[in-house]
Amino acid sequence: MSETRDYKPTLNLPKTSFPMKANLAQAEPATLARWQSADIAGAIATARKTATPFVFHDGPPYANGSIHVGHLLNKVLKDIVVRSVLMEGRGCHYVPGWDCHGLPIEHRVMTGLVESGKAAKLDTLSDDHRRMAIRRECAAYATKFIKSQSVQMQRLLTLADYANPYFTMQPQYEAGTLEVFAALLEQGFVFRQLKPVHWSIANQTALAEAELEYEDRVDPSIYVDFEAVDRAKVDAVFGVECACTASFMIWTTTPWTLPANLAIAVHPAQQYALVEMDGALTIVAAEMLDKVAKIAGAAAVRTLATARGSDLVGLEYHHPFCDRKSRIVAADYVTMEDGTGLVHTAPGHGDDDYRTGLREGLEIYCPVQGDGTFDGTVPEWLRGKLVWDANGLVVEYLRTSGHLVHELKFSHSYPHDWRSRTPVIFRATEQWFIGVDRPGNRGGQSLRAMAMDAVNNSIKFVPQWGHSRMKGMIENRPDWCISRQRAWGLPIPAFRMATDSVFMTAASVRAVAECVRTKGSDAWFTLSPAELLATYDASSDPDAPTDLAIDALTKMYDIFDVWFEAGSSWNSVLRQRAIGFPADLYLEGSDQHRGWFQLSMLPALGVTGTNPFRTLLTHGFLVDKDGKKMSKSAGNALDVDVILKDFGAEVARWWVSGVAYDGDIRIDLDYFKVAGESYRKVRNTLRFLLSNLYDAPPWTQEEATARATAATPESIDGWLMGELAALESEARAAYNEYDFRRVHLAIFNFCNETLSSVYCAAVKDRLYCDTADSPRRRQTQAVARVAMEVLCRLLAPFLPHTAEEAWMALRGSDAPLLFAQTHLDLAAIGGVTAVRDPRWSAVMTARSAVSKALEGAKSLGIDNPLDAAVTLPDPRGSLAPFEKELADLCGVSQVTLDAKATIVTVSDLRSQPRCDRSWRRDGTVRQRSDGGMLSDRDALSVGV
RNA sequence: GCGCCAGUAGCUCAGCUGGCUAGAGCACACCCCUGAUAAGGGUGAGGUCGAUGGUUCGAGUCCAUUCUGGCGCACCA
Repeated sequence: MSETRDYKPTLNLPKTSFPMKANLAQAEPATLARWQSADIAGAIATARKTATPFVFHDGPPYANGSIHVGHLLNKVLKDIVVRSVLMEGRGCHYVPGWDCHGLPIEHRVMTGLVESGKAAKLDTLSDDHRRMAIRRECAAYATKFIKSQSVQMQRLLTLADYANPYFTMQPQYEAGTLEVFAALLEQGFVFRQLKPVHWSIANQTALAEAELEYEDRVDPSIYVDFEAVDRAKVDAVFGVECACTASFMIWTTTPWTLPANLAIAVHPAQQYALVEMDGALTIVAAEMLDKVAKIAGAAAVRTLATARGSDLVGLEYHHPFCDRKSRIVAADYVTMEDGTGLVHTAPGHGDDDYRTGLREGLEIYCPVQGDGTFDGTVPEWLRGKLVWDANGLVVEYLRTSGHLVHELKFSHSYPHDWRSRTPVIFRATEQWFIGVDRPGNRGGQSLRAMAMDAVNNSIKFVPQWGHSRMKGMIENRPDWCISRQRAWGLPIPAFRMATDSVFMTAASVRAVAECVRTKGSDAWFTLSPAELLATYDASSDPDAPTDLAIDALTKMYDIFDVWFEAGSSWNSVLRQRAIGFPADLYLEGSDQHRGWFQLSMLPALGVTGTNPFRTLLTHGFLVDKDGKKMSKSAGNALDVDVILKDFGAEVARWWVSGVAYDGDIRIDLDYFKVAGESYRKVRNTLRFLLSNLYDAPPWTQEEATARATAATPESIDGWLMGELAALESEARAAYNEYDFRRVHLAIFNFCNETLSSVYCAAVKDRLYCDTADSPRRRQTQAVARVAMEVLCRLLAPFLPHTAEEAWMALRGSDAPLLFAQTHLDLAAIGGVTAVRDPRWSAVMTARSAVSKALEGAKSLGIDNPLDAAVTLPDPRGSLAPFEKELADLCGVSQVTLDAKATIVTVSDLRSQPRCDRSWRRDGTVRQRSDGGMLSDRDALSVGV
């Protein structure tokens, strides 16, 4: 045995500065800092200044707390859109936004004020001053979280105009919102109407759900008979003849609401019984009869007849103590759990009742005033009485008049004002609404009709099922109540006149908007009506009331529902900042069908007649690995900081890019491990390509592309160029359809299979062993270079940091900005190799057959494929054109084709000499002048 | 309770208008390589397609019912 010479120094072994280990947690912040100091966002904007803009609009997250994994998903998806659009050569001015007003912040601020004892001091201030004090705290709170969330979102490597974000509390934004409102007013969509709200008597204010605390409370629970008006009609319904008139028995735990009773609701599908109970004739649900009889302690109960609830509808009854007749109505919310199956309905005192009242055309009657006392419309013995005292009075009255069937004490949980800890009541108050069924003044169409038309005809939904979901919601939605009785928000600029009527016209709102544009909505609390209306001219306002006296006006204090503000962003951001309208895309979680999507549609359609977005993309919600929803209380919530620290933003982004975002998305730290491994696979593949380019000539991109596309179709390089072109068009098509998962899989598959498993393995020998500047090696380097050019661009939307890191390793530190590049478009560049050659499928099939055969040959002792030669059957000659490349492709030393063979045969080459340099036994190996055993090719390379 | 959606190998997902022994990647097992090396390659095992019933010559694929989970709405006088 001659000792083998060490030829390693003569090889062109790979070299690169692109490290195998990404070290993302440290490297990403550095990249981010570089982007910020170099103003990458500005540079990209400049590069795309004249390009066709893609109008993409950010839905504002709420400025509260730390970002969670839901934000991560949402913001990364959006960023993938932004960057993929840029890579297509379009411009995209993406402005991040925040929703600032509203109860969650005010609630937290108030809690803080109560705890610190400052709240009591506030109560001593005048209304305007007190509200301003609260608003200042709230604004500071919102500002703080906007800042921290902005930092967190940028840490996700997202690209947006973070220097000029929008907040719903910015004066210009507020003015834009008011202008939307003015236009809706002008179109006739806005009106004022009674609606029941939770009302705190102690604080004389409406409360939101979040301001309620539920505590146990004991109330009288009473069963009351309401006597039917027409005995004959009742008899007819039940098919009997009675000697006296029956009564409808209802149950309630709020006797004080009985004066406002305007209907009794029954379930249309339930059976109701006409019964004789201790001599009295009464009607209750058949199913509830035994229970009611038992509670009432009735001795003799006899059912005379039964009828369906729907048959009772329309029957009338006398109110037991108010002078009026009302009727039986149907409602499917009537249940058979408590009570009598007949539900006392007071549209002014309950939400269900209110809906029923609206549907039945009943008055929204509320005889209770803000201080909890009855007004003059009730019987004299109740007038001026507090509702809590009225409970006992009503019970006593009914007992005396013989309408009370039974009374007991009932303990239940009841809402209380969280601040005063006093029980609240449900009371109808005047609220502002946007009507969805009112015809607009411009085209006579209602908002609902316009929205349905947009949903059915002009919006593209991704995924498709968004269409039916949105449609269902538009069909069913009630009028939009846009007023709230809070301090932290944009005031609805209405005034009360001396006559007590309300003054607010499109022109007056615009005047206030002008004021707000410069001074902010605080102006409403700091200025007088005359100052607010400084630019208002009643004489040119066709809607101005004739008796208008500006000096006599007083400000009203309702604020807008925050959804109205967010729903005006298409105006306050897209139009005011001249970004473009309508937007090409809105992208949010599927909960926003009810929220931002719909509440942007309605104002925009009402004001402009145009839907604010062309395409609607929705993603599902994150759930844990068992499919359960995430919540802090369940302890299954993932911390974004932990993900960033353990895996880095790039791995998180890579995970997002591969997720099936329609429907629920399971998330778990383990999934990031998986994503991390696949990220590393992609990274290493890039690294291999880069490492073999260290000595490539300094081709321009065009030179490299020209050279790469010149590869012969029958070469491995030619094959790869076809695959590369196919990848590029497939990925771009999928990006354009927002099918990021398809892009992700295509790229991964290309790196893992096409490159790592096939191409890199096949081409290694020539890269390492051929003479450095041999045409064959340079050809491969050109292809590797183009593959890098393509991959960096395709990966940039998913992995901006890694793609740029690779890009700079490829192009050097003076490389042009990756994010200002556009795709190569190999298919358009043309050349025979820029398209997939179908003849290659036979080659690839043969290649896997060889793999299997080699596996079998291991039992013969042929462990190393380079110790083997294979004979491939080629009856049709389909492999012949590729003969030169087959050995490299299969990783063996020799391949011969045999037209007559039927199976792959492996022969043992271990008795033949092995090249000391390339380790191949290609039949040309012999001792050379330097004493080494070398093949012809290697001898040439070494120069011996 | 109502509307929308999902339920296919351990995991993430393909399976279009119903049609050969249900596919991929990861993980796993075994093996190779040691000149991509805290890398790379090969082979293989693994599924009663949530359940039940139906339509059909034939269903993961259509229909009905049901279970589980998610989002939104409603939630009781």
